[in-house]
Parts: sequence; structure tokens; C-alpha cells
Amino acid sequence: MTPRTPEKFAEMREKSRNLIIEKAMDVFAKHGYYKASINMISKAAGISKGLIYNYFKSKDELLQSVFVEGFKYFDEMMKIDQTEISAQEKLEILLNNFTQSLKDNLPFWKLYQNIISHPIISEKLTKFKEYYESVFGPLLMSIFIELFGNEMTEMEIQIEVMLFAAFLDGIAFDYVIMGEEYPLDAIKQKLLGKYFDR
Amino acid sequence: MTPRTPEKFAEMREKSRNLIIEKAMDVFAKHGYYKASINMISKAAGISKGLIYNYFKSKDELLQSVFVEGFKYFDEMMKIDQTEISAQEKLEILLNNFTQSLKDNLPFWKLYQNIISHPIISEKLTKFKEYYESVFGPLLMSIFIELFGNEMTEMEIQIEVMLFAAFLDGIAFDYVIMGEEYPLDAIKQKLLGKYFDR
Amino acid sequence: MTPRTPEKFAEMREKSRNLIIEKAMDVFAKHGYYKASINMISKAAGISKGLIYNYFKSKDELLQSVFVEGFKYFDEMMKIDQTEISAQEKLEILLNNFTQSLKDNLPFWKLYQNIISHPIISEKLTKFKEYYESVFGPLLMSIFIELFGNEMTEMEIQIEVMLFAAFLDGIAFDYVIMGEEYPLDAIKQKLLGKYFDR
Amino acid sequence: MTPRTPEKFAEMREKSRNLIIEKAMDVFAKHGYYKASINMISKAAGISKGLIYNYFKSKDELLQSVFVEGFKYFDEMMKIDQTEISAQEKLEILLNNFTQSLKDNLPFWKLYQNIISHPIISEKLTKFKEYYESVFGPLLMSIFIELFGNEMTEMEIQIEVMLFAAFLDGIAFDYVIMGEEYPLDAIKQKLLGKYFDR
DNA sequence: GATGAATGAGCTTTCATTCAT
DNA sequence: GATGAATGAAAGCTCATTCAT
Repeated sequence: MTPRTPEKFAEMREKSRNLIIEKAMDVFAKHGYYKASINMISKAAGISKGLIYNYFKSKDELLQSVFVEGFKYFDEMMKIDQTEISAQEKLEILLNNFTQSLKDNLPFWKLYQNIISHPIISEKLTKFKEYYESVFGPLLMSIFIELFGNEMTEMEIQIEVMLFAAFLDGIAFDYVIMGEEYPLDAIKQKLLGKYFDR
Repeated sequence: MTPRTPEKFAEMREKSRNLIIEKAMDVFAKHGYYKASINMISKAAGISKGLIYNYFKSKDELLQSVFVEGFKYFDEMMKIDQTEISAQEKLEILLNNFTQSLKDNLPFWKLYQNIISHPIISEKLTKFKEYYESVFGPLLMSIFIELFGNEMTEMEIQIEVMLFAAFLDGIAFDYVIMGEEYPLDAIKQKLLGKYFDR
Repeated sequence: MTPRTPEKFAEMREKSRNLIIEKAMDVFAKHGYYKASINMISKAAGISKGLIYNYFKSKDELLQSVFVEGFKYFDEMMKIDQTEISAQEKLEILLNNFTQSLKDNLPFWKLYQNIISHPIISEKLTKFKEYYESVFGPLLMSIFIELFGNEMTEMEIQIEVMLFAAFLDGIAFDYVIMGEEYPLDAIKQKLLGKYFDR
Repeated sequence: MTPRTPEKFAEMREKSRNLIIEKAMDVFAKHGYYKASINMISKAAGISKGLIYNYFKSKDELLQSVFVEGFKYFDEMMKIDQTEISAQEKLEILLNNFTQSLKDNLPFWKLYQNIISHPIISEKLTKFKEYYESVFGPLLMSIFIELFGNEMTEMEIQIEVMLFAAFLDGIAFDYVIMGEEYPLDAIKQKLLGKYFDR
């Protein structure tokens, strides 16, 4: 007859919230934001529709939260622990992390493609844009300055960064469309060949 | 009051059909497939809702038709008239055509991004996939065979083609997201620099 | 095979719109704004739910329209045609019209009670308030100036008007609650007795 | 750690119950019955949703209880202690009490307006009707018999009572709508002028 | 007694599609 | 061919109520 402790409640909330986000990511990835219904998500999570609104004010906010959860995939991608390594090695690690993440977290990357390219929804993902501009962009820039700082102006290096980013978006795009049959690793090696003699 | 000839008739139908497709492309591009309503499209085209169903069985079929119409942008891109030019020049022309098309036909490319990356809809776009596999892929392949035929196996060239395609998709992706501020031409030059000394 | 003419369409719209407003008034009156569902209204009107949204953007707007429609009951109440009659006669006519309207248009008056006294909804009924202040208030004022202009200041007459309005509102209030058993006419006579010897 | 006595227990229950009723009255008054949620009320009272159901079977029953609690405002209104005073003085005291109560207990009167005029809910308020008929009506009747018993039939006096009650409802109605700016006291004086020379 | 997570019925609203004219 | 009124399924969301602890 003792009531649940606040800790117990927090734990329950945490568990449900994570479950919802996880299943929402799958369903959003599979059907796209608009065709993914709250009903589908609740069924995928084995809970009632109403419960979702206990944790997220709206479908929109749920999407935001799913995306924020996805930030960690970007974080993992950028984890380049060893400080005493060359820029070339850093870029290789980054690429390896990226392709690994594509394989491991396909639902998230599907969602990323679908949402980012969506004309209206993407406006709502301000948090994501800020994150990209403040964290991911500068990291790439620092690596490319190390690589090309001697031979190029900063302006030119900016363009290098954008081309590299385009490549990342491009293989994500194609991998999402083609799935397992896409030769991710071979393409990655080919790309490195464009930057470094091997 | 001359009675319309069958030819006249067919011509009028064709004109109406094209008008609908054109306006539908704009509306789909602006709002995305799901948020674009038949009502919006009919208003943009200045006709009644019902008339659209006179030309297309369903919203889905209209989308298909809009997409098929968009093939012409691919066709234009691949128009490399002079036969007596080098593979390098062909690739340059292709890239020029590509970036020009991005600028000229932004609505189509928005739609392309949005739809292709859409997990379920894309299944319906079989016509597009067939087209890609039978027309665009082979063209790229022929150019790259000319470029690298001596030094690489066909397998490797396939990978080169896919890498190049990834760049194109990535550039389109980023251009659609960032719009006018994206330095399309500078990036194009950088990309060519990865293939040819300049 | 001739398409419907614009006039025909306008007529159809007019008919449906009026039907919806009429039935909405009944249903709102019977159940109150919140318990009255769009579903109930559509069933009362023998049409589909969706059709209501073809004519009114929202439930809110439907309520507004129902109310605007109800203005005519106020207009009828204030119809005092003969110009060459005394203020006393005018007041009598006004009261007669008022009680008659209560009897004839009970649904509207129920709705009026329910909505006006509702803390939040009433804010939306700005049109009604403006109407009252610009039309009904001044009319009462002119009658009471004629009645008491000699003996009272304008300030005092204002109070007389508000007292009279309170009687009207109270009578409507009680009539709506008690229904047919409420002795409307006897009370009307009693009220007149407070103003004129009889 | 003295064990709570049953009396202590009952007292605590009483206190909680009163707190809920008090806060519920505020919330109902502010948002109206339907828009006032159990959640709002529980937050206003600083307790959990579930606890409310420990004291009241349903939202409906809570409303009933809030209303019954409001009877005390009627009781206070009718408190005319001195027995040796004239009917005129009694009526004046009654009116003073009423206007004072309007000012002091605005939330209750808002709720009263909102609920009583609500077509379906009011059916549930049987307790209130019984109360009115057995307590408030007879009191007014006794005063008016004293006032007009010589000159009128009982039937007529009934009508006087109803007109007076309509006036009370009317100023409550208007006061609730207009708020502080409503000249309650001036109107009260005007009314008394209709009954007694002054 | 007390908590708040969880449920599910029911709400308003949207929109592809049909069809009488 | 052409119109737009009308339909109805399905969406997002709210909230009174229950119940395990």
C-alpha cells in the first residue's frame, strides 16, 4: 500500500519515453512523417495512443524529440579520440564512423533524408540546424585546414568542406534508397583515393 | 462554330494535361506530396477539382505523371551532342547541364529529393527506377569506361560511377536545402578537380 | 450533360448553409456549445460531417454564424414602425416584441444565455457586443430620454436603461430555465406597471 | 507517533474535501464546466488527480458538490436577523446582501450563471432546484405578502416575486458579463425606487 | 490515503474521391 | 468536357477515469 516513490515514477516515465521514441523512429523511417500515424506508433510500442501525449505535446514535438535523440549518432560519428593522429587519419575515422552509423542506424538516416528534404517540416528542425552549424561544420573545417591549409585560401577550404559534406549526404541518400546492396565500403575507399594517394 | 476536329480535341486535352502537371509539380515541390492537396493544385491550375480526375485516376497517378514529365530534365542533362569530344569534356558538359538544371528546375529537384527519399512512395516510382537503370546509369558508365578503362576493372569502374552519382545526389540534396546561397559553381569546379588536373 | 450553372450552385450552397445554421442553433441550444458535437449537428441536418467544413472553417466560426443569424431576432424586437407614438407605447411594443421573440425563438435565446454567460467563449463574440452597443443600447436610451428627460440627468437615465436591461435579461434567463410554465405575459404586465400607472 | 484518532481523520478528510471544492469552484468559474479539467483542478489544489476521485465519484458529482457548497451564499443572502423590522427593510437588506455577495463571491456567481443556463447540466442540479423552491422562494413570498398582501391576490404576489427574482438574475447576469464597471449599487437604488417612494 | 502512468472513447478537422448536373 | 457540393474514412488530440503500487 505504499505509494510509488518519485524515483519509481521517474523510472517508469524514462522507460516509456524511450520506448516511444525508439518505435517512433522506426515508424517515421518506414512510412515518412505524414503517413506515420500516432496510431501506428502506439501500436508499434504496444501502448495506447493517449500515452504518447503524456510525453509529447504533439506529433511535431515527438518528431523533434526523435531527432534530438538522433544527435547522438552524429556525436558518435565525430568521436575521434586520439589527439596525436594526422588529419588524414581523422578523416578516415570520420568516414568509417559515418558508414558504420549508416549501417547500424538505418532508421534514423532514412528519417533524416525524409525530413531534411521535406520543404515545410525542415523549418521546424531548428535545433538540428543549430547543432550542425555549431558542431559538425567546424569539426570538418578544422580537419580540412590541417589538410589543405598550406595550399588553399580559407575560402577554397570552405568549398572543399562543402563538397565533402555533399558526398556524405550523397552516399547516405543512395544507401537509404538502395539498401544493403549498396557497396558502401568500396565507395568509401574510392573517395579516400580522391584525397590521398593510396 | 466549326466543329472541333479530333486532332483539335486531342491537342486541347494535351494542353490541359500539361497545365495540370506543371502546376502539380510546383505545388508538390512547395508543400510535399502529402500536404499538397488536390484542391491546391486545381486552384493553381485554375480548373475544378473534378477535372483533374478526368486526366488522372488518382493523386498517386498524378504524382507518377509529374515524375515521368520530370524525366525530360534528365534527358536534357544528358544531351551531349558533339560525338567527337573527349570523355573529360563529356563529363564537364554533363556537370554543367546538371548544375544548370538544378538552377532552372528547382521545383522538380525539390520534388525529386522529397519523393525519392520517401520510403513508401518511392516504391511506386518504378518507372523512374527503370529509367535510371536503363538510361542514366549506362551513359555515365560509358564515359567512365572511356576515362578509366585502361587502368581499372569493370567492377572498379562501377564503383567510380556510383561515387560520382553520390556526389551528384549530394550536391542536389544540399542545393535544395540551402537554396541560392549554395556555391554551386565553385563546388562543381572542385569536383572536376578530383578527376582531372586543372 | 450541361454543367450546373453558377446560379444553381449558389442556390445549393445557400440552402445547405441555412440548413446547417438552423440545425446547429437547435443542437447548440439543446446541449450547449461544448457538448454539441459536429457529429450531432450533421445528423440533425441529415448531411455528412465533412460538409459542415465546406461552409464553416471551424466549430467556432459556425457558432459565430449562428449568432449573426440570431441578430435578426434582435432586429425584429426593435422594429417599432410607427413614428408618431409615445415613448410609453414604444416601450410596450418593445416588451411585446421581446416576449414574443422569447416564445418564438426559444433555441436562440437558450443559446444566447448559454454562450454569453460562458467565461471564455463570450470573448469570441465580439461582433455581438459591438452590435449591442451600437444598436440596442442607443435605442433604449432614446426611449428613456423621452420618458425621463425632464426629471433626470443623463447619468441617471443611463442607470434606468441598465435596470431595464437587467429586467429583460433576467426574464429571458428565467424563461429559458423554466420554459412554458413561466408566466411571461403576467410578468411583462407587472414590469410595465413599475413604469406607468395602469 | 500518536495514532490518529478517527475524529482527526474525519477532520482531515473534511479539510481536503473543502480545499478541492474551493479550487474547483475557481477553475469551473474561470473556464466553464467542460473546459475545466480534473487535471487543472488537481493542480490548483496541489494534489493528485486520483485523490479527487477519492472524494467525489465523478466530475459531475464534484460539480454538484461545488454547487451545494454555494448554497451558503444563498443562505448568507437570506440572513435577516432582526425580526422586528418592516418588510421594506427586509427587502433592502436582502438586496444589499445579494449585491455584496455578487462582489465577494464572483467565482460562484459566474459558475451559477454558466451552469444554470446550461441546458443539460442543469437537469442534474436537482438539489439546487429543491433548495430554491423550499427555501428561497418562500422567503421572498413572505416578504412580498407583507408588502402587498392588502392590495393583491396571492396570484399577483407570486408574479411580483417572480419579477423580483428575474431582476436578481438579471443583475447577476449583467454583473458577471460586465464586471467591476457595472454600477451595481446605483441600479439597486433605482430598483428600490420602483417599489418604495424615496 | 495518495500518486500519476495508462487507457480509450470521442472530439474536431482534413481531404481524396465521387457524382449529379 | 467541366463543375464543385457532398461524402466518409482516418487523422491528431483531449480528458475523465482506472489502477498498481
